[in-house]
Amino acid sequence: MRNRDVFVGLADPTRREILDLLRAAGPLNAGGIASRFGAVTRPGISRHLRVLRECGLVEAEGQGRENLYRLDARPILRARDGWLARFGSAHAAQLKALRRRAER
Amino acid sequence: MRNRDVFVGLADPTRREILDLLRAAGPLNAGGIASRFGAVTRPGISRHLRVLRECGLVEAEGQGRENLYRLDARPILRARDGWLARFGSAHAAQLKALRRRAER
DNA sequence: TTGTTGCGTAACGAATTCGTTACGCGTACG
DNA sequence: CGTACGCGTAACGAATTCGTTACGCAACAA
Repeated sequence: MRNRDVFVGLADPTRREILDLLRAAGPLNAGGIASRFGAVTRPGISRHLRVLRECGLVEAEGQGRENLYRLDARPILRARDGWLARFGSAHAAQLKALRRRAER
Repeated sequence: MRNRDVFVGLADPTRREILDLLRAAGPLNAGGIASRFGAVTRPGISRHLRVLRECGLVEAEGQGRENLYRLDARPILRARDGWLARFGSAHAAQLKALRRRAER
């Protein structure tokens, strides 16, 4: 299974909707997820689920012929506290510089 | 100018590197940015800068024939405090559920 | 004015993405 | 056993992405 970047997983609006759904409704099987999407067919959702698996954002727990998908938010948290966090202080520094310039 | 999603802007590693560079080194002109990338030519960087502009992650301040690019971290902060923030508590809830299950 | 420099973009190719329909495999159920 | 169901995936098309090289325009320099 290919290993994908978290940000790639988040770049598609349908995938973000899937993550939102799993967060709000808890674990669901593939068909249950697909039935909530009018604009995308079930195989399309299945492909999105595969990408999400490759990003580690979702974990498939197959039991019998059904396949329960569970959200794993840890990659999101790692991104937030890792790469994204650097830009919080960057923005603060930028504001401070602007304020300093305004005072002159 | 097309309007693009922040997550699309962040999905490419070269673009993240550009943002990192602007954050660390302050505003730079296009050539100055491109000269730090061995693997991508200047027109390639120019296209990435366009995408970043379309995401609002970068602002071009043209003066004379040079073009200064400045980081704008606000879309990143909006993403962090908006869509991404929902998954912080999602993870906490998930942990709580796991702990509750472990107690039984 | 003439040359040079910095930058954007058109044009093109290869690869990837996102959606579809068609199919097959394994599980549950009558 | 035979049938129906749930799911993944192959195969394909259209659109997009990411990189290149070639070119052109405006600004500065000589």
